[in-house]
Amino acid sequence: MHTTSCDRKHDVYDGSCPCRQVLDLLANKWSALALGALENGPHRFGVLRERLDGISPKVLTATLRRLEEQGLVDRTVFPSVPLHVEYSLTALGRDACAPLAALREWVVANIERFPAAGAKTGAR
Amino acid sequence: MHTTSCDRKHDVYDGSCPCRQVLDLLANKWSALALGALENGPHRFGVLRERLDGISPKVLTATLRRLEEQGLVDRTVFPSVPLHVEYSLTALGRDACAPLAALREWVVANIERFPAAGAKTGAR
DNA sequence: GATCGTAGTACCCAAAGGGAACTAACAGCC
DNA sequence: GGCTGTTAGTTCCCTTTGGGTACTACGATC
Repeated sequence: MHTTSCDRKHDVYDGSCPCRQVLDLLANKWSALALGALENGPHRFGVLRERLDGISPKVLTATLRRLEEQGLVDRTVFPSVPLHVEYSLTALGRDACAPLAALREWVVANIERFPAAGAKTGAR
Repeated sequence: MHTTSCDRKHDVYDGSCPCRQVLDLLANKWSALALGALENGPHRFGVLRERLDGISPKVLTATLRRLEEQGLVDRTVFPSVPLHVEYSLTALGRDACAPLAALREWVVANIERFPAAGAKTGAR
C-alpha cells in the first residue's frame, strides 16, 4: 500500500496530513466548477458568476480567494475604467483540472443512474 | 426509455440540473474518502470510523446515509450479538470510485506543490 | 450631480460540520 | 439479577460554512 514514489508520509486518510486540507479544497462543488470554468482561458468575476449558475458573489469571492491562496488561480486586476479583474489558472491549477474534469464528466455521464435525477427529470 | 446519448440536457453548470446535487454529494471530502475506503471490500462502521481518521460518528453516519440514499453504498445489518453493520459499494458506487480515486491520488502526488504542505512539512 | 457597470463587501440567517457524551440491544460474567 | 463490554449509532450544543440581499467604491458618461 505504500504507493507513489517516495515514502508514505503523505496520505489523504491521515487526518493530520496536509493532503486532507487540499482534498477538502478540491473536493468541493464550487471549486470543481470554478476551476473547470477557467480551463479554457481567464475569465472575469462577472462571467464566472454567470457561468457558475446559482453562486452568490460572496461565495464566489470566498472560493476564488481560497483557490488563490493555495496557488491554483491567479487574480489580475486591470485598473481600467469600471475596474476589471481576471482570474486565470496557474500551472498547478491547470494540472488539478484533469481529475476534476473527470469527476464532472462522470457525473454527467452517469446522472441517469441516480434516483435524484430520475425522479426529478422524468428522464425523457 | 431514456436517450442516454448526448443531448446536452444534463450539465453540472446548470444550477437546476440534478447533476449539481450529485456533484455536491461526490465533491465532498468525506464522501470521496468513504467511497475509497470501501473500494477494496465491505467494511463495518467502526472500521470506517478508524480509517477515515478524524471523522466523528455523527458525520460518518450522515455521509453514509447520503451515499446510501443516492444508491452508492448498501447498508447490511447482521443481527448478531453486539450488532454488526456492513457497508459496501453498489455497482454505481464502484463506478464512482474511479474519478474519486484519481482525485485523491492527484492530491497525494502533487501535495508538495501546495503552500499548505510546504509550510507544514518542510517538504523534503 | 445622477446614473451606469464592475467587483466586490457587510449584514444576517440557515445549514452543515464537528466533538463529547449518551443510548440501545444483548451476551457473558460475577 | 445486575454489571460490564461491544457495536452502532443518536443527541446536544457550538462553530463554521453556505447563502441571499443589499449596499459600497470607483470613475466615466449623460
